[in-house]
Amino acid sequence: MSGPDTTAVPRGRPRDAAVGHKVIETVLRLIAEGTPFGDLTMEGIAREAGVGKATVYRRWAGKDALLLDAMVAVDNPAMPELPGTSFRDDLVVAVETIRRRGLAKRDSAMLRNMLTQAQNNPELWRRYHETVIATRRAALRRLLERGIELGAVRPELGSDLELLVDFVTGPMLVRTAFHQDAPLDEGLAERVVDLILDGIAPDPAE
Amino acid sequence: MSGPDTTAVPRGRPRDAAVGHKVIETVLRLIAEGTPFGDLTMEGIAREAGVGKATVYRRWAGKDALLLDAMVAVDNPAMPELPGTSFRDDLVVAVETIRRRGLAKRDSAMLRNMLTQAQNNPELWRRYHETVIATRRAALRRLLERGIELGAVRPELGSDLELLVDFVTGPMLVRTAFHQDAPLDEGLAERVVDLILDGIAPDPAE
DNA sequence: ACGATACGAGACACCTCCGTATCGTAAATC
DNA sequence: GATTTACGATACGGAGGTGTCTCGTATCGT
Repeated sequence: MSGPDTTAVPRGRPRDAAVGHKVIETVLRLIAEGTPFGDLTMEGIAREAGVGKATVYRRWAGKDALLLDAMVAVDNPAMPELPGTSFRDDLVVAVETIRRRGLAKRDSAMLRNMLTQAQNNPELWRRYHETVIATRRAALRRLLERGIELGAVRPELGSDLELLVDFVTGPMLVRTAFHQDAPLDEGLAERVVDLILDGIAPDPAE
Repeated sequence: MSGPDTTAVPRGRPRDAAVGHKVIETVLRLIAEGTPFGDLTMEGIAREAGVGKATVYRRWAGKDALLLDAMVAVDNPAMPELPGTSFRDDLVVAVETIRRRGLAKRDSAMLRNMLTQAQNNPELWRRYHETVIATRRAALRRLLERGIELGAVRPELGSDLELLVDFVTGPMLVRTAFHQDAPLDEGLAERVVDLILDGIAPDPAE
């Protein structure tokens, strides 16, 4: 049973993939430089990318569609392979990943813009949450569940894993997203992890 | 020595203070409803406030000046009197204050917008940081220092109070600012504080 | 070669905003 | 009552964005 050939043979000059990349790259650069979403214009993007405006509209119906593709194109530094040597080591890697994302201007600027746009553009936020945030949080949930199995995390905390994820990510996220002048030095992840593991109160057994 | 009367007698019809309030109120409402800074226009604000555009310009030189005043006008739910019954109780009040700010749309929306604008409008960010953020963090630093004195916080952590503030505020801030659908129920602050105090690792003495 | 499509450039009509100015009216001082 | 300023409404030119279209040129399949 042979249906109609959906992959119709394209006629005429094919689209130059490099042009599309160039546009996306320009959008990400502008965002990383601090341009808020609201200040981005199709005209400015085309100008900045050295591309005809019609060429941009040929690929994207409008700014929202373009931003959606730009959002997906941010190469989120994925969480690397966990060493697995200990729960603490794995947690350090996870927190260190957040630190590196904070240093990547593209990633953090995109996040800030999404937070601001969230109420105004729920669909964009939904896609961002689904594509980026949910994935990151799911990885952390798995890590924490493993920690409970290993006995490295108090088991009763497993009843609210979401809170646990907030607790683990919060400190480093606040550092990166909020006061952007705060130092993000090398050993930071380890210090944060030790706080997460042991808290700030003195050892009760002491 | 009598200098010139600086409080010159005003002539003509005096300005209506209610008009200024109405404009500020409108700005805060629009921001709380999710309008990003970039989408705010002097024209739209005047229209929405039912006020002549010239009247707005009579009071503020431009959008930045207006936003500056609007920012200051957000009634930040200040940290209430600390009970002082115990360090933990005080910490719960502090974290609870962050939760209540997160529930106040004006406050959280303003924060999100400031974060996005930070790179683009450093002066506005500086003022916001100075007026709002620095004050809040200073109060927390004092609380934590008192905790060290009381022996409720391990003294060696006092070497990096800023990190400690991030650690204490991070979890609740992430919850309020990031995924705005997360539950912010009543007992949340206490649970967060217990995590902050004891960490997630099992009691080593056990 | 030829038709089809893509490309950069730019023109186009339409819209909104900016910041100022001008109305008629209102509210204060002199 | 005369003068001065504030107020809402509205008009104004200028700037810049939107989305479409038309150029001349380039690059593909046939």
